[in-house]
Amino acid sequence: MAVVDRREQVLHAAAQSFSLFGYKATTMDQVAKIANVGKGTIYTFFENKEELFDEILLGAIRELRHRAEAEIHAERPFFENVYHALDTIVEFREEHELFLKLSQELRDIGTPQAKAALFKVESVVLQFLERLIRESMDKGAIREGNAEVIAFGILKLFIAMTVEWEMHHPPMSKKELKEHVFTFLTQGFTAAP
Amino acid sequence: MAVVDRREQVLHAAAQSFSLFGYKATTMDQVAKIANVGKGTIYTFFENKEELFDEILLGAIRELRHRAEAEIHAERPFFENVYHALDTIVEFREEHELFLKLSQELRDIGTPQAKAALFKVESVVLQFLERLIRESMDKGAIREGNAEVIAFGILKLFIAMTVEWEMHHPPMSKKELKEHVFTFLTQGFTAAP
DNA sequence: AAATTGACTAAAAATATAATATGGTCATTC
DNA sequence: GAATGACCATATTATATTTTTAGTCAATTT
Repeated sequence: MAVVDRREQVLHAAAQSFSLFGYKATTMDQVAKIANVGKGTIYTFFENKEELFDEILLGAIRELRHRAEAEIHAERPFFENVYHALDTIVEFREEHELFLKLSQELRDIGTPQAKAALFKVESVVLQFLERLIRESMDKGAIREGNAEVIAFGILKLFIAMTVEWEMHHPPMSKKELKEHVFTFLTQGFTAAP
Repeated sequence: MAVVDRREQVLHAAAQSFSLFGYKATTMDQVAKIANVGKGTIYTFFENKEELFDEILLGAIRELRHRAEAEIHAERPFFENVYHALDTIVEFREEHELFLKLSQELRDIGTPQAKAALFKVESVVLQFLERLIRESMDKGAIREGNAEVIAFGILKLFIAMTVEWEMHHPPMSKKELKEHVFTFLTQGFTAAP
């Protein structure tokens, strides 16, 4: 390792810049400047801008998965695990500047890289949910079924109840949200009385 | 009524043009030309382009509601009514050129009028669902609950399972779709086995 | 000699400018 | 008095010009 780890410097500067300005508005010159490094140096570690971005995104995704994983406790009922994991994921996505900036960038100017990145995040969340569902089925904690479809449905329902609902309604309290999600997951929308 | 009903001519031409080209790409000159009418004539019946468009949209919404209403039979179970109504709505939206063009216009260039129009359509569908749910609750056919939230959840779930699912997966057969929706509505995603 | 650099380039993006198209009006026509 | 289309101010689009940017590589530093 050199006196100063230039690779680490670049990664740190890139993380800052992508989070602050998004993909498009982050320039390689800027990253080099923040990292106190010649621009050419970046290219000794990373093929191009996209690869550098991928590295940063992967780190953020790793943390997201880590936080979600931390909400899973084998002894807790399936619903509690799902609810707290999803709550953590949505909250993390709403707090992490990188995800915020990318959502905004996709909305405002539709950068393909932002779209691809957010899709990758969704895929990871779906994989996470699907695994949790499969394991719970194996344990006999929940009814058998198509885990992929169920994961997809649960995620979309949760996003609908949080992000989408708040676009045209006053937001629900956490308590209300949890009750609704609980009912929908365990009894369906409209089980007979 | 005049020898030729110019208002009707204008409406017909506008319906054609908005369906074929969307909101933005429809010009008043063009509508006048198709309607075989001077441009000024349009303005004797409609304040401006937006009002003319509203008239056309309202007609399409009226037909959508009519078709959905036709799927409701008092003697049929709640789920069957909901499923067939939603299926009809999604299918109509996918077939009616006006809705197709507006979705495309919103996606491609984000015309505010297209966004507002599609939001109006969603609101009408939500109102329809909410009424159906309330009536079913009153009849005791389904469990009591917040009808607005339930309507919102059901619609979002149905859209997720049809339109959104097909964006990155092979589409489900109607039979699969119906089974999944049925299970999700009446038993939830993950009722205990 | 291996790592680092920043001036350099081709291509892309932003900006400025000119040309065209459009919604809406209203004096004239039918 | 209903209908019209030339007309106008504004918005949109097309084009030319400038600026910015990702990526390279010969020169420099370690």
